[in-house]
Amino acid sequence: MREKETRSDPTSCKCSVCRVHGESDWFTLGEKDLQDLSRAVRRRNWLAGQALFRMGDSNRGVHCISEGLVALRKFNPQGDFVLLAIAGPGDTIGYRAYLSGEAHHTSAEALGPCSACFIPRDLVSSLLERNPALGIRFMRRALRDLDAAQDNVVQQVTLSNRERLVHLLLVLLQRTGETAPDGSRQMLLPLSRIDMASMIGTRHETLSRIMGRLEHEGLAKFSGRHVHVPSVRALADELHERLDA
Amino acid sequence: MREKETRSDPTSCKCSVCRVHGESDWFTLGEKDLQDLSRAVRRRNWLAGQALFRMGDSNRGVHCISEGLVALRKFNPQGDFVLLAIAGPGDTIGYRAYLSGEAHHTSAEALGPCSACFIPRDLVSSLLERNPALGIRFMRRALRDLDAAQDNVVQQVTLSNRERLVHLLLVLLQRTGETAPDGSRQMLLPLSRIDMASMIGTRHETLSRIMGRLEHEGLAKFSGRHVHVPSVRALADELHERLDA
DNA sequence: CGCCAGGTTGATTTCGCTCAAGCAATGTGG
DNA sequence: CCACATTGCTTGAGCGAAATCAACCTGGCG
Repeated sequence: MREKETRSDPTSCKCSVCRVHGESDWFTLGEKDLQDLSRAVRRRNWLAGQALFRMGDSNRGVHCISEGLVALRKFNPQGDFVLLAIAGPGDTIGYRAYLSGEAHHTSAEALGPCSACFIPRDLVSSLLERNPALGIRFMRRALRDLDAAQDNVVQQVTLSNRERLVHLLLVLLQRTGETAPDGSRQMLLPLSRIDMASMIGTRHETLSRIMGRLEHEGLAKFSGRHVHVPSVRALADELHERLDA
Repeated sequence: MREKETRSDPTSCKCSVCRVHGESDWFTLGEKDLQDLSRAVRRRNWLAGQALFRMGDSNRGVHCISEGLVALRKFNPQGDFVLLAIAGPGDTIGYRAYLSGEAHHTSAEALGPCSACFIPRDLVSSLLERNPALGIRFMRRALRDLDAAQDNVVQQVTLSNRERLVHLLLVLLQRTGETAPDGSRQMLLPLSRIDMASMIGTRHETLSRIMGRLEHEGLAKFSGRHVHVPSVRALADELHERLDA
């Protein structure tokens, strides 16, 4: 029956041959631990809008995303939310609540169809015991996230809505954009206008107007979720020196 | 000469009897390590405005603050800055650049006369090797800071300037306020208006006006850096349920 | 004494929020 | 298959909050 699990259970898979293995936090594990991981891990699929976990849930383990994008959101009591980060293939999420032992402070929601492997607390603990390098990976992730969050604060304070939108577009272009033969770049936005607005800290109406203005100025063309940027350079010039990154 | 250092050098001291020892990250160390620490540590004093380290400096160790307050700031290329956090006695700062191995991403500047002990990289490394608990402390500090930074983003996005000022006042009151016999509270602000404005993400002129309004409404009285709050309850009601904390 | 940084106050303008309507795409139940 | 709700997005009008520019005050400090 163990055989059945490792070989034919569709929710199981070999981590060592996972497509995200190379970029994930888990590739530092030894042969033996990887086998343990493969055996205990449960892969699941989510549809757009479904939650991997919610703010306030107690932590029961971490997720390693294999496909699709996941939004990390924080809500306030009124139900307003801010989209704090977008996690993708290879990213481990829920590590923070795992490490701190507290309830989740953010909600993780699939932005589109996606799949991820769930690694239960106990297994993470035993893997961490035997693999200090895994702990280092988590720590570096926390440090990077901290840095990103602080940069975010600085941007909120020092940049205009328009500048923040331009910045967001540049970041997304770098992550998911494709270069056309003529050097222009295009992409399919992984986010609704509402989510984009919540990332840059404005209302979706305002976002819509800014997009209209950018389009009018020829800096970008928006059609539904499709974006075409004739010149990344010109777009980047919009925040001339206003960023450290 | 070693004796001279440990016994009479005014820059040296015994960590085990340090006034912040109980609340610092270092109290988990064993007897032997504490002695090593006491011997290698160098205490220094700074005046208001002087920097313990600056953004871009390479990391040479960490500081454990023994007295006074230190502002952690982030600058953009124009020289605008945001005050991200205020560290006080017992707090270890510079740990992030130490752990990530990168240059400092923030500047640390004394808000008033203060003193702190400098612990060189190499010593931190050897202490960490022998004391996993110290690493855990650093990690928890990173997780707390991450949480604070994300909450900060949420506040920037969902709260008005006035609400953010009220929140800042409440936090400062809790940290440094004194209760009068009649239940009212007062404190001496550790920050200039400019710094406060940069914390809540607005201009100092606007801050001044909001303060004027709060005073006019009887919620608080400002005189220089002195603040008097007749009813913390009334002040807190200003952000009725708008916060999770 | 004059200078200067930090703070307040005023006048003006800009930006972005709110409310509101309209529209396209998608889904749902009869 | 149609009537109808729903959701996501755009657009408009009006308003309010806050940025900007500028003058002025105040308390140190050389």
